[in-house]
Amino acid sequence: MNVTIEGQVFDVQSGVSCRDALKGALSGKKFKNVVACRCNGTPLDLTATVPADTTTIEPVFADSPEGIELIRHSAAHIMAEAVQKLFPGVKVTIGPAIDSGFYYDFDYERPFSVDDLEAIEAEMQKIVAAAHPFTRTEMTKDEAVALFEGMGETYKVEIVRDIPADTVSVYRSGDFVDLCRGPHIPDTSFVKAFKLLSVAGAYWRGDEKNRMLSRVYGTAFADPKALKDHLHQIEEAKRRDHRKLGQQLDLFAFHEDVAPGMVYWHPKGMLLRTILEDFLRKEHLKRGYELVQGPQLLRREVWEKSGHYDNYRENMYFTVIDDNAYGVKPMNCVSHMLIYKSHLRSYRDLPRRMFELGVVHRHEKSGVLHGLLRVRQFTQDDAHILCRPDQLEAEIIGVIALVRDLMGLFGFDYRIVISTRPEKSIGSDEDWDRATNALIGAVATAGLSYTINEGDGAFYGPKIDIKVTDAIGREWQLSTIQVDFTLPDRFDLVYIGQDGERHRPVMVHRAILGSLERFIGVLTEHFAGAFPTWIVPVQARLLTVTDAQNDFAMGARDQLVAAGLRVEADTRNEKLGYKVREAQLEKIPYILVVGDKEVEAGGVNVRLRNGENLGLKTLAEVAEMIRADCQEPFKRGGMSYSFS
RNA sequence: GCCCACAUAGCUCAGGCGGUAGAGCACUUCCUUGGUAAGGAAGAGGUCAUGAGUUCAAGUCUCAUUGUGGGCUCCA
Repeated sequence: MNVTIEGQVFDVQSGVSCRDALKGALSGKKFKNVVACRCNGTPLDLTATVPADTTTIEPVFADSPEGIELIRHSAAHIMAEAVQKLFPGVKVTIGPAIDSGFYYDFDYERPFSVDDLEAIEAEMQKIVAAAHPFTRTEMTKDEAVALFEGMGETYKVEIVRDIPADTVSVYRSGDFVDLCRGPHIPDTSFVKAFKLLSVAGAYWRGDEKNRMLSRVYGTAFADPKALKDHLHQIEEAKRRDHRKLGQQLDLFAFHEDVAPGMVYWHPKGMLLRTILEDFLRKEHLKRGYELVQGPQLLRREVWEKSGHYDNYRENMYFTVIDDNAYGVKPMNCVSHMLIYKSHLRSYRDLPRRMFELGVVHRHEKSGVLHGLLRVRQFTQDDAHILCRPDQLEAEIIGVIALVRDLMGLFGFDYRIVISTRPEKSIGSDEDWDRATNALIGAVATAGLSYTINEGDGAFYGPKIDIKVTDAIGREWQLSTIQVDFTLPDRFDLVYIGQDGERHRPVMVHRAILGSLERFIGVLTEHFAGAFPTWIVPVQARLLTVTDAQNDFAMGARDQLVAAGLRVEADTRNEKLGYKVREAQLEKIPYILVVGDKEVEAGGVNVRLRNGENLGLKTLAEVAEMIRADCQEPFKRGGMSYSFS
């Protein structure tokens, strides 16, 4: 038969293995790099016979994304074999390849610890060196059940029973046998670079009602250099850790014994946060939002009415005041409803866009708290838009424009995910269709691409999630835009239409940065602590060479502060090198050195935080430079920055 | 919440087999006035997370509590 391989047509005899078919078609060097293949798109082992109707065979190379996944999955098998050898009686469960590596979950008499990793790794090295081939066997489910029951692998038996197909495949490599869809790499020696990274507990099937298993994480690559790069990337992420930087830069702290999961903002961090908040308020006012604020504590009855008491009680804090039960707000929407209801609204009044930097409390489980990224008290840049149905799409377009401008301002790339109606949901099909189409239409109008996440919407309406990518390629979800059909109903919100009748407004919940705490955490990691000049707490610091320049430096500082800049003077009795080092470590954008020469010339010597030296500048020039630097990011969006 | 690891000075960390606590940085004082990433000296600073237990004796061993870190399906 004629088969296309890498764009060329070859005559492949029937009954020939994929390995032999490819060997004849590829150069020796290329062939050595092949770990599996796809025949007419179906992934197969190299040992498989080329299927009769095959028209194309695509080699899967070790360094392709698919190849790396196979290597990782195979590494998981190798790890399981090593663990079985070292810890007799261990039961294996599942071990997939994941984005950054692989893991395998084990059930053993004791949990594994990081101290076990070294021994497991050494055992794996032996298996890799032995180059055991992976061999595939197909069998019926009953045969597989008997096989795994015979081995005492009860978890595997459970998995086999759950598989809908009639037959399953089993892979052997060395002494290890595992249920596996495949394909696999030809033999264990193809795992050329791997490392075990950590251990963790993990529930069987991710359900906390099930038994806790012992998970071992590792990663593997096609070659040692790629592994080294990956480990370097892990180090880089550590270097950018906002918890570490937050302490080094003295932005914020936690007092675990006083308020776990709640932030203490130190002066520098609070300054940064305040600049961000002020900017957000102004920007929202420019875009037709109104600033509002509701109370922290609301009577329990209102949470019952909103549905939070039924659906969200676990995450709420309650207290009793004068025999009345109160709930601390976990969301701002209820108050915004009440503000809407304070007047009878006309169709002419709509849309109303209510913006609140709302402080909310949510009782997150203790184990999920994580620096600023997961806290129990946080501030949302929250808004609720109440509009007529015919205004919905235009409103969403406005929100997306704001997302685009804000993400552009910080230099984040992002992608858009639209989630549609889930099985368990309320509202008419008509409402859902209209709202979902409005979301899709708005994203299309904005000229942005999106993906659809079928059935992942909230029970009360469809939503748009925006996932941003930071400077080192990690993805974060910040913004969310959700249409809500329930709350306007529950609170009986109305407006009087042109026809004189009462109508139900549509509600949109939206948060762009999400939580300010979380956003500042992400920003810190994104910029590795070197914040853009417009938002950095200290924009410039004057350093005196000796105390003879102290008066000049303090005068210069006052002048720059009066010009609206955030400037400090370091007049301590320390050597210049020492002061430079400190300012540099604090990632202050402009370091202004003042010695006798500068005093004489009436200026300062400018050093940037990247170490570059700009030489002597007048104070007016410095002020202009800093202002221009502040404006720079705003040129990308339709926004401006003011120094008031 | 659950599993593992961890909790010692403001910060980063040492403290063999149980015998009354140590460094660097930061801080205070003094000397030093030094031109772009750490000048020198002295001093002060700790109920070893909290509470029990074992022991003649606990930072060290055991248990509990609180908190922190890594995780808790990316479905063979």
